[in-house]
Amino acid sequence: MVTINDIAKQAGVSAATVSRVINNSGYVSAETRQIVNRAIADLNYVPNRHAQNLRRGATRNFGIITSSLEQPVLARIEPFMQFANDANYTTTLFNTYRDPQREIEALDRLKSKELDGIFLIYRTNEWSVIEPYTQFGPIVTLHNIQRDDLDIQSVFIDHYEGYKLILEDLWQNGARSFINILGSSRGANTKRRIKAYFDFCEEHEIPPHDIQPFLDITNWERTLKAINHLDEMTVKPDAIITHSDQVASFIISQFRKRDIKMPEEISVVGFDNLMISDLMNFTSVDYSIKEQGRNACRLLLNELGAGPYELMPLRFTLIKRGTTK
Amino acid sequence: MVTINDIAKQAGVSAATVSRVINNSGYVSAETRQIVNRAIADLNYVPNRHAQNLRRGATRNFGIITSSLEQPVLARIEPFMQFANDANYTTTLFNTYRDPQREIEALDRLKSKELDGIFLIYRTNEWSVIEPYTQFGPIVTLHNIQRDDLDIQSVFIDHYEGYKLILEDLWQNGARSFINILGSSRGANTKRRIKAYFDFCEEHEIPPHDIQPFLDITNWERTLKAINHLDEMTVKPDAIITHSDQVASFIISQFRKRDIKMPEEISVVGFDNLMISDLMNFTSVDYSIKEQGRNACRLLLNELGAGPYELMPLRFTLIKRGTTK
DNA sequence: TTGAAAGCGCTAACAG
DNA sequence: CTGTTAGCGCTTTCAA
Repeated sequence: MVTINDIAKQAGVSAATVSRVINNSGYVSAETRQIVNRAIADLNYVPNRHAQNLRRGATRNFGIITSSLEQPVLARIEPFMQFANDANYTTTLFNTYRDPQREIEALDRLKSKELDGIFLIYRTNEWSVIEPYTQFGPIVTLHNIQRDDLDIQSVFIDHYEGYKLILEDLWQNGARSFINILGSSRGANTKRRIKAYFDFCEEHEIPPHDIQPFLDITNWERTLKAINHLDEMTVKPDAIITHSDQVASFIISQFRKRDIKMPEEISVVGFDNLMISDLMNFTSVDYSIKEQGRNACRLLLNELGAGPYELMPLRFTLIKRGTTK
Repeated sequence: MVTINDIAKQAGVSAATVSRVINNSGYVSAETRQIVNRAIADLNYVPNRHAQNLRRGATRNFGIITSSLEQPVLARIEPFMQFANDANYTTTLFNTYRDPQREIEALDRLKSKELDGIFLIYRTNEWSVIEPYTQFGPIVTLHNIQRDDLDIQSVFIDHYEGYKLILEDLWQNGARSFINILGSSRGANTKRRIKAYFDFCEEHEIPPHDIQPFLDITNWERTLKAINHLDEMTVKPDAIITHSDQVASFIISQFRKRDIKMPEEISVVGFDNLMISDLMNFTSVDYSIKEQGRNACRLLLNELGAGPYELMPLRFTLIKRGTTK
């Protein structure tokens, strides 16, 4: 392996000088610089990153922790990575598969200096477990951080407004009965969506439907169950509002196979405005999901003093397509 | 920061002993081990990974190099990561955005010992640039490596057979004229698909169509152009065969918006059998794309002497859905 | 079974 | 402008 000393010897200078050339730091005469650079090129030298990291105590490497790599997750990872890359940071991905131990191991890398910061997309451990890690580096999350004693920043966006947007538009176009397909009952987003729905019902003086059978619809199996519930209903709703494009795409795909006409027989709305909503031509809500990924990176960078990067505001926009009137 | 010396002091032993405990190497009395472990727990110690890496000269970290993060790429990354994870390797993602310099920087990390191996999904540089890096660690690619002087392994799968599968099935079901939507004209897959098509035409004594207008259909813009070409054709083909589910999904989405009936008016076939083909209900070819990702990881692991892991064979299967007869 | 000591490759005072 | 030197935190002989 070619080391800095080999270069020093070859160039007839000290290792310190070579280091200065590599890092563009301190004074080096143009002449010496040239000689050193030639030696580096001749010997095809690349500095050992571990030695650098050990010395510097930093890595220029971010970790992304998630419990799955599904579309909505990837929709944030991609822009995050690009932004990080532009700021000269690499990105290491940790998929915990909901295993708390794996999450701990990833968090430990913040402590062991292997990561300079973490974008915690979906957590598995309790906040009390995660929180202590903030002393070793910044952590940014997608979750709603209610407790302000936590030193964790968030790019959480309150879905209340976006959900209202959908409901009002459906109402305007004649829908009077609704079914909400909801995500994790523990999640803040779900709570806010339920609130939006209940508020909406109160305003328009309609009775809300039973939430229970349509709660925790987080995978395909459960989506199927929710569809079964729908089938068993004697009076069909005018519209189905889902919590994600993933769930919406699945429902719509089922409906199309059964030749259920949308929006004539029923309206269906997604959430996230991912590519799939365009391809499958269904209505969805956009909230700059990519900008959210970038904001996460901006926050991390700011915490590390690399900024200041200004956060971009996330706005809700209803993107109307073929599954609503 | 808590170091190994802090633990040593706390436990009343030497750093060497602590190291032995951490790494389960050499002889340590049960008693000493216990004392050390308690100290580690008390002080909440995690070894500095850079120091370890510097000493060991290895990282247990793989790099994935790609030029984009689109679906077919992710379909391989996910299983690769999972397999790597199970073998106790992490994964750092490098998206080059087709910038050769970025690719070099990622490759350099093999040299700088930051990566133990690389899964090169899409390359941007010439092989002559990439090849020298193999001396620093194993590289596995998706590309077809024709030159056997290259020390690069590949999980390339020849699409010839899969393409034939499609053509024959379409023929069986009455299709007599075809349009092939092809990918990068430089890629081996494209060449093999063209060959399959030409061979097929010869066998069935039909004239092949002009390939040119349907070559290099690698993004949405070009897909649109290809569709325009189709529109201008006076005699429509019976079937369209695409090189990917991405392109197929786009074409099908356009056709559906225009109310073109599939398969009655025209058949459309994708390739890769990604989720989208199921959701949008179109015929596609499966070749265990996930297993391909895993195989890439197996090859890497084998090269590093961590195996032997047996490679899983990839088989073509035509998955018939609603866009073909 | 344990400790002392050297050194992985690099950077940053400090001195000149 | 350049070199000397110390040491980042860890592992691994070697010796005891």
